[in-house]
Amino acid sequence: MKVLTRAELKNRLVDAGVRPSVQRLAIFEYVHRSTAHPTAEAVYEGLRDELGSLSLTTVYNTLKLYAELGLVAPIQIDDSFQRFDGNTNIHAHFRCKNCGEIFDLPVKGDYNSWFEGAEGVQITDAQLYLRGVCEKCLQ
Amino acid sequence: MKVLTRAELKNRLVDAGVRPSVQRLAIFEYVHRSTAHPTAEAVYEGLRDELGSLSLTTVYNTLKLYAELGLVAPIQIDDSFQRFDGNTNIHAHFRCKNCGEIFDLPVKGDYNSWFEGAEGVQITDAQLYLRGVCEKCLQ
DNA sequence: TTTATATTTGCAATGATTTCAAAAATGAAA
DNA sequence: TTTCATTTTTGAAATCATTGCAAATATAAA
Repeated sequence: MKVLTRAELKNRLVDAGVRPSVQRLAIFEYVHRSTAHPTAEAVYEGLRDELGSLSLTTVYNTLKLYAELGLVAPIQIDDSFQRFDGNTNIHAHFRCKNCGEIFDLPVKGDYNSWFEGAEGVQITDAQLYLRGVCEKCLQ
Repeated sequence: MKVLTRAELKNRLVDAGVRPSVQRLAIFEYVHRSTAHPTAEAVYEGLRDELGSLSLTTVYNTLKLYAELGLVAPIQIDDSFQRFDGNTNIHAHFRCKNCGEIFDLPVKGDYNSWFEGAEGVQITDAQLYLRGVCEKCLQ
């Protein structure tokens, strides 16, 4: 997973037609740097000191904007709140029931072949959420 | 997909240690008969006339109970509310962006092999949500 | 029937997210 | 730079799916 510089992240925003304000760039960067699949609240908490002033509404609005533009992936793996992922490539999320950690799992092949009756459909995006016990906890 | 009789559904509840009250059996049956992956609200609307008296709270409580016991599968494919599926076998949900319909897609193989780094983990359940364009709408 | 327990009910509370209108920041034009 | 228009941010209030709770009802056991 290539780590993008701040300048590259900024370019992504500009290319998507988003004016890169201080808040927007910080939020975009935070989601990209974090491996914890943060919630809007977590992004807010993580940035409020650094930015001096930040509104939770701005975080919500901005993440929603990014999700609509495909710049971040909203993921639903907790039932009561949404998380966000800077990695928009197709991958699965695996949560260990024992330790609670969330792992990213890259997918191997073409997933049209995984399902019966999916040969003729055009799959554009997917949310794959798996639960179980991780390797470490199995021992 | 085998269609279960009311008696068979009742037995499933009893086997799971759930006393099959009128409301509980009706809710269980409704979720099983429906192909629309109904919300709690939809179950409530669909049953209130038939049952004479029914509380939305009862529907929520009962569906939550069933989800914990693995009798129904809660699915999150809309961001603001939960849907429920009587089919607890592993399968994917595919939503067509064009017509909005939700299709069930049975999975073919063992999905430990779909992901990198998933060989050593124990996957117990999964939620697979795909978006795209269905065969009909592609033409 | 009486008594204890389980279930249902309606209303209030919760909490994540959105709406909204005002304030602040930014960019363009002169 | 100054003015003006547009975009962005902000905080407080509103929304709405879901849950908590305590009273009412139904069911099972004795």
